[in-house]
Amino acid sequence: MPAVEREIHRFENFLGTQGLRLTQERVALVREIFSTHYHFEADELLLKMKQKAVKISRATIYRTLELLVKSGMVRRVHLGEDHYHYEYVSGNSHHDHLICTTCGSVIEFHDVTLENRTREICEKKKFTPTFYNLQVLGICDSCRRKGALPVAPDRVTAISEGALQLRK
Amino acid sequence: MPAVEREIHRFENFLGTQGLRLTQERVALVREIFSTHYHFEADELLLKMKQKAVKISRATIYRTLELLVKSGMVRRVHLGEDHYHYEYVSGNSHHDHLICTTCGSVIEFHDVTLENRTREICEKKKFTPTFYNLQVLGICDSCRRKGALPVAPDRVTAISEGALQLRK
DNA sequence: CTTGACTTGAGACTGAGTCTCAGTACAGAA
DNA sequence: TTCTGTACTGAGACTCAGTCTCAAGTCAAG
Repeated sequence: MPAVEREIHRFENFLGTQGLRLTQERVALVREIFSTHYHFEADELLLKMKQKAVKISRATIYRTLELLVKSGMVRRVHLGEDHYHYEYVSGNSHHDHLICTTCGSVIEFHDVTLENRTREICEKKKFTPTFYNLQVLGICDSCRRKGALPVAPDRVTAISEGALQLRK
Repeated sequence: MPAVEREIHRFENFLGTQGLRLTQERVALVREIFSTHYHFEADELLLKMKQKAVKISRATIYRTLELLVKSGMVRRVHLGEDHYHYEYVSGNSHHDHLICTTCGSVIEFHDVTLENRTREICEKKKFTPTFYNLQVLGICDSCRRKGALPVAPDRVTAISEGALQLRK
């Protein structure tokens, strides 16, 4: 799969600019992330690597994810649970999420109208935006056909999250 | 402050429908939440109560917050840190957030155009929305005047979160 | 080689949030 | 009043994602 190799290269370049090295572990993780998963969790990665009998510690996984986030190749997001999810950034295009509360599937979309309108609002409020993200919770088509009902309002809390990567 | 008393009443009604009681602790918490804070954290509440020499345990705080969320009077949100924030729901109107990455202040807004456009997108994707939320990270006017710079892109991760209140 | 900086795994640590359990409070029945 | 059942509470143990530390390993450059 040449695409994955390209990503490895991209990561290597990034590491180079930081005076860091592309190690076996890092290659293995990038390969895993970019060949299989789209949205994934740190623990999931840990498990997959264990299953493949590739020994990579939790610390290394978190460290590598941090590097990938820094490089812009991976994004850290919240998707309705109380821990982080990660998603790789294909092409680097911004996108938003429709999240099915029944099956957990995530539909991505990008909409220029929304983007422009958001920018207008920021201008009006004299706010200088650096990043925005919209999420919609609901029921996907296939779950709706199966008769899934929307979750009761009292079970839905706000879906907002500003997951800045806070550093000291 | 009559508004707070009204909220206490509202909570009492909700508790009644669930066969639950309005206790001293619950009154104290609702009073604290609705008279002082808008966005707050569980630990912050714990601290405030301790300062006021009102003994309320952490367990009770979390339990009461859960009830308040269930009742729809409080929402659980993520606002750029790795733990939950809460905000009380005034009037129950939907709103979105502009979050300053420098001073942490939160500007709220509501925009019908955004809402309608979001609905259109859902229709196109055959997605039945139950809840949506938009957040924008950036620099507020006052911080910008003080020369604050946007956080570097590699320090910003996605700000999305679907904080369903997952129950067994 | 040697040096020095980068890496790693193991495991300790942190901290928000949850759970358990024994004791308390209270409403309604007797 | 007393009794009884259920709700409620605090203390503290527990969980678990994520972070930190440290000793040992690796590698490039001199």
